Amino acid sequence: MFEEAQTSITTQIQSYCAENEIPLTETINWQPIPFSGEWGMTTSFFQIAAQEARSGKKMVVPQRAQEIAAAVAAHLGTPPGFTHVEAVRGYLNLYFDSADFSRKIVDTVLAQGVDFGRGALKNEQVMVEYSQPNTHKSFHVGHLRSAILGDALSRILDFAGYDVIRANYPGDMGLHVIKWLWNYLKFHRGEKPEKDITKWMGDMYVEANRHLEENPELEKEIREVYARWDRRDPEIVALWEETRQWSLDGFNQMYAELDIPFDIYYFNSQMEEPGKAIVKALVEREIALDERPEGPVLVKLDELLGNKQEKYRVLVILRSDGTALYSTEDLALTLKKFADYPALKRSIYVVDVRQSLHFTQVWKTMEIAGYEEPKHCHHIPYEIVNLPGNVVMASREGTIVLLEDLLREARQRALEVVEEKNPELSVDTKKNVANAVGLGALRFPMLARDNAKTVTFDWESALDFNGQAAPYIQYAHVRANSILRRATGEKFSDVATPSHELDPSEVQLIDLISRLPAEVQRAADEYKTLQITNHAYDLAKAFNDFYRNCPVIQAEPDVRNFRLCLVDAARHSMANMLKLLGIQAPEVM
RNA sequence: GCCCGCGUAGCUCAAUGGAUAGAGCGCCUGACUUCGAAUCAGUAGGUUGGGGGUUCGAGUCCCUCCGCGGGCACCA
Repeated sequence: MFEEAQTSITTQIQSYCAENEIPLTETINWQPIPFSGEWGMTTSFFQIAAQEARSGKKMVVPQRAQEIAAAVAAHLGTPPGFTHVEAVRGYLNLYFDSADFSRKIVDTVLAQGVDFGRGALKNEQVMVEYSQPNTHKSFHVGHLRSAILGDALSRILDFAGYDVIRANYPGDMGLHVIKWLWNYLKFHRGEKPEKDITKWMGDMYVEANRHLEENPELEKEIREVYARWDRRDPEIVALWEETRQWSLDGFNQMYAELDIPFDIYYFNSQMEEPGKAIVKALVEREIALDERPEGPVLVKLDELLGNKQEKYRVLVILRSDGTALYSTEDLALTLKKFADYPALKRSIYVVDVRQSLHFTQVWKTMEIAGYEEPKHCHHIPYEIVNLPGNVVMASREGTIVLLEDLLREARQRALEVVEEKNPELSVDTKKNVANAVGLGALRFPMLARDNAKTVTFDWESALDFNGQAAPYIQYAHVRANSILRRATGEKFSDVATPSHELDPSEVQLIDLISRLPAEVQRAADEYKTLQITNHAYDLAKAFNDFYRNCPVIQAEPDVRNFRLCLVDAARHSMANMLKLLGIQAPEVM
């Protein structure tokens, strides 16, 4: 937020170094000053000193760094906008005029409101594909991570200034669907789900697998159903269309509850034929090997690339019976996205880490075939959600926690807490608060964790609203709201330069607010929601610290006015961060 | 066997190659006649899995070993 000051000082340092024959580094990197309790920016001279040392001069690097820092400090004096400058252990620290900059930041936040932190338009279209639920199966907590992560990344990219297309890619065809249809035709013909559609669909899938395990010779019948699907047998197609819709209805209900939207849906089934066409072309060009009917169609990647050591291995792109695989469909989908959106610059896949090799293989195959699209495709891998004891959630094993159950429990638990903490709220309000808190508590732990770290689900911590969790941030927001409510009708939006000496907690809070826009950009650049959860928590913590140390309503008029503005700025900051996470910021709780 | 990821306080996790590795939970001790105690203050807890290396500086980068998880020809 203080680019001008940084640029100006940077220029001065560079010219000073040039005049005194001190070698320059390419850029001067500014950071906040740690441990100071004050507010400023810092840079170090170790690199420059090390460069001198390498050029032959004899010196002790840290000592020389301190010499340069001191010389630069003396040269700079105290530039406008700063209160003092110091050279410490090789670092040059410049302290801002706190009052001046406080005013500037608070002013900016109040002027921008809900848009505070929004990045400049990048004129770059980005597609984020996430969720990819399988129809004819249950939707469990493991599936939730992709949905929540993809949703939050979409919000962050949008806020950072990108034009985001949200895509879903349900698995509506494949071996699992065929098994389901077979089981339905054989044992449940004519039945319809009454309620809990997704659970019912999942139970039917588990049953299908059980029948197959008990009688492996039934595999033949499965192949038969697949063949009927492949020649588009009307009965199979009609049944598939109807039952598929049951699943999709169930998913839509959950997406609505979770406030997770999509702009476009792609389906496995739509990619079968275009995928097969690509396979055919790959065979004709001798990139793929057609071993049918004895074997499948495959691409020997390492052989094609001349790799001595196995790296890309072999990718099977069509079954020996000619039916499509996930890989067949992904070949087509890669192209389809760019065909649908000609302005698309990046295509992002939020898919779990176990599929890393798969995407590498698909895109490498397409690169060999000369396609440009894979260069703009990025897999954002995330680790899966396990149950305690490192138990993988698997529909077939029945080792799952259903999303429906989790949603219900979280809301119920949140409602109990609201009843206890704030019994005088209206029934409707309590319900809304329980919803905001319950859902927020589910989202936060999935986002407040590096993508590469496994999430272990257990009921106790999932329903724990204490500590580093969404309710902590929501509560800080409620407190800010509460103060502002007491000042309704007062005009406090004109930020004056604070006349009082700022409390360290005020400096800290303002500092964190000022960093918000940069955090958004970094989260977008690195595809890391963790940046946002960390910063949101730090903001809330700083606000609580401020809340304890700095009276607002009872302060003298000037101080009161500034602090009311600061509270409002903090409220906006916290609300904006929560919004990026898809977590509601209630007025009361 | 080959490839990828992870290993930080008792537990769950943070930490642009920078100054003193931080939070939460749990334990113990305190704070509501004071803007909302879903809060806050304090105590205790670390050879960042082991060993080398690069660097002025390594939890972070490189090598190696150990442990855990995952992926490797017709599941998605």
